Amino acid sequence: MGKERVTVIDIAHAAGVSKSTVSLVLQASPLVNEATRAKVNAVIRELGYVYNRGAANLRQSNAKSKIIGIVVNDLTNSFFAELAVGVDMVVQSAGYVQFLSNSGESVDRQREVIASMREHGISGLILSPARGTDAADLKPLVASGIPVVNVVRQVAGAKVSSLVSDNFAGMRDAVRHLAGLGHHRIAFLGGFPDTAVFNERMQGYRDALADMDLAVHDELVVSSAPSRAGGVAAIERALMLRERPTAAVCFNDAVAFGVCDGLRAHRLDPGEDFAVIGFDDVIEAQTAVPALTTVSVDPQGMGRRAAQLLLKQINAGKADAEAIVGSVRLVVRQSCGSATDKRERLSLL
Amino acid sequence: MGKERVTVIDIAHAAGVSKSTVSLVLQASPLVNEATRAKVNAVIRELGYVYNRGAANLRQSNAKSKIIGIVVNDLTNSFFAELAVGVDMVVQSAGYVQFLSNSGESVDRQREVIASMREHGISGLILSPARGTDAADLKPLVASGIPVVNVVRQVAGAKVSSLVSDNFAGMRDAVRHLAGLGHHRIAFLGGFPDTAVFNERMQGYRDALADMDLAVHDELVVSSAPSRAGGVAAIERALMLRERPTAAVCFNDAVAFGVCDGLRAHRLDPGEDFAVIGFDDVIEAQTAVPALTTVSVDPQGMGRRAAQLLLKQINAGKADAEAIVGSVRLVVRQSCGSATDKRERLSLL
DNA sequence: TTAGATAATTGGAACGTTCCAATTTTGTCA
DNA sequence: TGACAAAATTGGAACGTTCCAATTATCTAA
Repeated sequence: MGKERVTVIDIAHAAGVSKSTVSLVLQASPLVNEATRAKVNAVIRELGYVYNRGAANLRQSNAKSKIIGIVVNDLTNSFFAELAVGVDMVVQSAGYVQFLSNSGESVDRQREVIASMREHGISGLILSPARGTDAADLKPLVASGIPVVNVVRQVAGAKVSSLVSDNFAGMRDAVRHLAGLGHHRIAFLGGFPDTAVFNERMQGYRDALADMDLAVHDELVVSSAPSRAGGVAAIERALMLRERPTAAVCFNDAVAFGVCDGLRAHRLDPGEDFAVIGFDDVIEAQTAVPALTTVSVDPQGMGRRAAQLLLKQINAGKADAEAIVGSVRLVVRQSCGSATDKRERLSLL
Repeated sequence: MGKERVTVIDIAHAAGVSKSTVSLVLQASPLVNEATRAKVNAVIRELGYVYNRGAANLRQSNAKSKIIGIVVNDLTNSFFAELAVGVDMVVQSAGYVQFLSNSGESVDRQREVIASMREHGISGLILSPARGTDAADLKPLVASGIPVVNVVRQVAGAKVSSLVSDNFAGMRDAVRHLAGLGHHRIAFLGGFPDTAVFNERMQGYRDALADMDLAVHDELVVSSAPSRAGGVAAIERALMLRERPTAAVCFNDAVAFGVCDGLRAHRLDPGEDFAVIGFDDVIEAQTAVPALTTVSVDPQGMGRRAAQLLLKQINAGKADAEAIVGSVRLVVRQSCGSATDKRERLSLL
């Protein structure tokens, strides 16, 4: 099959023009005559030419490579998959192409993939940092003038833009809602305590309890892996307490689903016998039974915003870091058995 | 900040050697003296040099670019996310880097991303084709000698390797299992009938029913989107039948979870009042309550195998298409209320 | 010593593109 | 028709690397 690569020179030859003209056509320059353009394009199609972006990049090293990198810390978590999809949407429509990698929560792997991306000449990076990422890891990137946008998690001391959700307010609203429904013993389930996100949400939890004149009971805080399995384990522990909680806010939706599973294993009906609130609003939160009350973060929207922010910085040339805190909204569904909810359900009948 | 790019020549200059020597060092050639290598490496680190893979590729156009592309049809489906993670594992350890894109089930988008990948000089492609992909879409790729491995779905007439799971046997085993437990009315829920995967599974369903001397009732086949929401809708319809089914095999795990949700909404207990079997064995299948009985496909393993197959073809140079059908295994858990299962549960107490 | 082998190093051409300055073609108007 | 402007085209240099053939430095053994 086609062993030899077809180059711009072959095209020029076949079309009876110079390589410069072909180049102009490729860039859709207005300088070239309409008839010539048509002929060149015809030859291009005929010979099956494929543009060599590597060579082009080489020449215009100052310009941008039209690749943006994105690395997430856990692709198997649908939150991040959706985030990536959101990024892809805007990146694509801006004529860029996405280079997606998964660090799997390993800083070493993260370092590797970022290095590899640099070698390929990305013009910007969207990073959901692995746990334990140090500002020094990002230093060389920003030093070489490549815009970076951190999402979901901050990296302390890194001079890059960031887009995180309002963890504090989200959790505060969730707890207030439960307290408003009359719950006194509200557990905080799931998540690793050594992360900034955990601490922000925890702060919101404590703050809301204080607000509502409820005591903070340390045994009601049960940390675990931020996964479905972690949620099962956490509720398991919480139900072994002498004084059981009657409601829980969860570190994220995955934990919340696990909690629902665990409740059922104990013959408790989530939403009826026990109120559960999640965090993230992943896509299944709406269709699960009971539909999950959760703090909506809109991962796709977050991805879109991050991409827009990055593109803005790429186009501006200068990259002055801005820290954006995305607002967040409690979506009340069935899993917390609210009055509002029952009314809604009735009205649907 | 570092405006000027550091090149191999700068390194050569600073280290007092020629650019050729620096190049040799970069390639870890045994030809270069140990002392020189050390010095050059020191300078490289000191000046913050980053390798320009584009330029390298340009020179050694015959050789491989160390990029492999992977495009999936729905990244938000965790099956594909895990597949991608599996691919990443082996691709990474072979020194390649992964270029992941999402076609979102659109052939146009798929065409775009594949074109873009070609321009970037991928040395191989793993493709989970969007619905409606035509053999002609892959033609130019294979014509230019780039190995392609199709996963999950075949593309009729395309002369590329493929790796699909044994849909027929998997579904057949699932139905046999249910029939063996005494179920007579077994529904087939979810999936779009215009796909090859659907038809293979359907064939397994019919075959097993015939095997077990059970009648095929067309109303027990309810298609829907292959998603959680689709599963809810499908069981909803199935429960409206005069003669209800007592068990269901589902197109995939997402549908199965939706079916469980739908059953609960009708106050039916999945695993007790109604048997449910999924397909795929996504990660949540184990931790869900009830744990899902399902046909295990091991998406990560499939990704790994696909990547190995692709690398083999890349290294071999020649790409003779081979079609691999991955074997598949019924994993019995709680959701089908089997006798085995109850025994297991007891033994755990 | 020195011839011969081996180990290290090196300059220049090449990869496929874009940019620049220069040239040729076409168009306009007196 | 000539003079000038505008439009279209063009050759060559450059981007950062690798490869090749050629050169120089170092070692070995008689």
